[in-house]
Amino acid sequence: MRLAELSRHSGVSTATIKYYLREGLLPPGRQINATTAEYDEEHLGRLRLVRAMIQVGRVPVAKVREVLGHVDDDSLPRSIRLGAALWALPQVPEPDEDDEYVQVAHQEVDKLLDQLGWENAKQLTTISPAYRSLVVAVAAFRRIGYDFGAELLAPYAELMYRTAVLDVDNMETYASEAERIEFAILGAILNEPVLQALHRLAQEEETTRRYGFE
Amino acid sequence: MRLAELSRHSGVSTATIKYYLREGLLPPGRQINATTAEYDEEHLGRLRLVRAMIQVGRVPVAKVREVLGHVDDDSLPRSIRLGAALWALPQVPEPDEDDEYVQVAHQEVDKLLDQLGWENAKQLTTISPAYRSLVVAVAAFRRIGYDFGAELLAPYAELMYRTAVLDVDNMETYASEAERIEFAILGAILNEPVLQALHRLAQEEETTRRYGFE
DNA sequence: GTGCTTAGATAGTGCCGTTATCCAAGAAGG
DNA sequence: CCTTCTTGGATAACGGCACTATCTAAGCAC
Repeated sequence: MRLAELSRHSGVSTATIKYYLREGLLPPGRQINATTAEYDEEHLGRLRLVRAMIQVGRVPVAKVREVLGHVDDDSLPRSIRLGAALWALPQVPEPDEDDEYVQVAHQEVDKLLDQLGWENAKQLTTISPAYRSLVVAVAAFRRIGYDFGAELLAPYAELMYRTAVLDVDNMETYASEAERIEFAILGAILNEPVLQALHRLAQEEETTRRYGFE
Repeated sequence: MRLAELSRHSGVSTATIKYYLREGLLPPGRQINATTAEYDEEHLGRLRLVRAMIQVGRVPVAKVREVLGHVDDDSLPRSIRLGAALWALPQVPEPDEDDEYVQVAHQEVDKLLDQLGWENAKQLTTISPAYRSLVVAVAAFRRIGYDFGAELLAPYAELMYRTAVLDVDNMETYASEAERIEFAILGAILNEPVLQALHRLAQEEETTRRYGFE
């Protein structure tokens, strides 16, 4: 498969593929001679992964390169390779620890984790982007006058935990060992739009059930 | 409250506040004379809302303006204002109806709605952005070789429905009408980052429970 | 009255994903 | 053989967007 064909199969312009090659997001093709290179299915798969991260996951190019570095590093333990990818997903700006709302949000989130018994997540609070995002979002709610404390969060967290169990189950059944890392990344990235859309659909269903179409 | 004070109270720079005023995201202050304008608590609240939408919700400035336009349009009935604001939110690329993956995705999503008995949502399939988002997302999965059909979607949809019930319950506890509109907007915009963060935290918890930290 | 603030207007910045242009070397087809 | 296309490589430009900076004339506060 040549560059032009790779472009046609993936729907990505040759200019952009060249850009990704330059940026190290795609490994170079097998060089046949000075003006020809051969690409294969693996390149196509990697290209789709890159696109999913950039377009759907909104992961910056530099971060994608970093993540792929971990993914390809066979010396790292599996959970680290996976975690590296998940943690690269878009982040909210660092919480301002001096802000009083942020401090209260920290307390509420910590209380939530205690209530739920999420012992592992508790150990990750200093480094996990997900934890920080949650704090920022809860603080934003408080700042505009709504209390989204541990009691209100708990039922949501319970539902999200069940969702995560489904995720991991799916990962275990639907991917061969070799594919798991890439599948997990794609799953994490593509799953969220699905969940979001289902959530909004469910909101429409429930509000019309309660209030009708008006 | 003058511009500088508004800036101090909100933590937003005067230059940025001026930018928001220019863009129509904030109503102008009460003009005292040619060089002085007075801002009040309402401006502060609106500014916080705008910031939350932009920073936490990642809503583009132009979209924020549109949403606020609906919220402030007193000539519209409440339900319309709410719906208009909510539906203005997602910017989903139109699914390409000629694409074979999109066609299969349509079938799967319709099958899902039938299985779940979401009769109201079924009636909205032609206009609902959420429905279109779901189709696009499911098609994306199929395109990379993973089947995310109605059977796999169903348990997720069930969980999201319960989430939506929580949403609407929460909204109903805020009795005042003015609060409800704002809360609903916030629910739509800020709830999702909270859910997303909880989801990711739950994934971290569950994967470490199953596989440990190594 | 000196220095700071204001609204308003306009221009510039920085980031970042992408696209465009040019080149010399080679391949493909008739 | 000759023409046309493609390649990798290098460099520059583009476009969107959320700000940020600069300037001005007018007014306020000490």
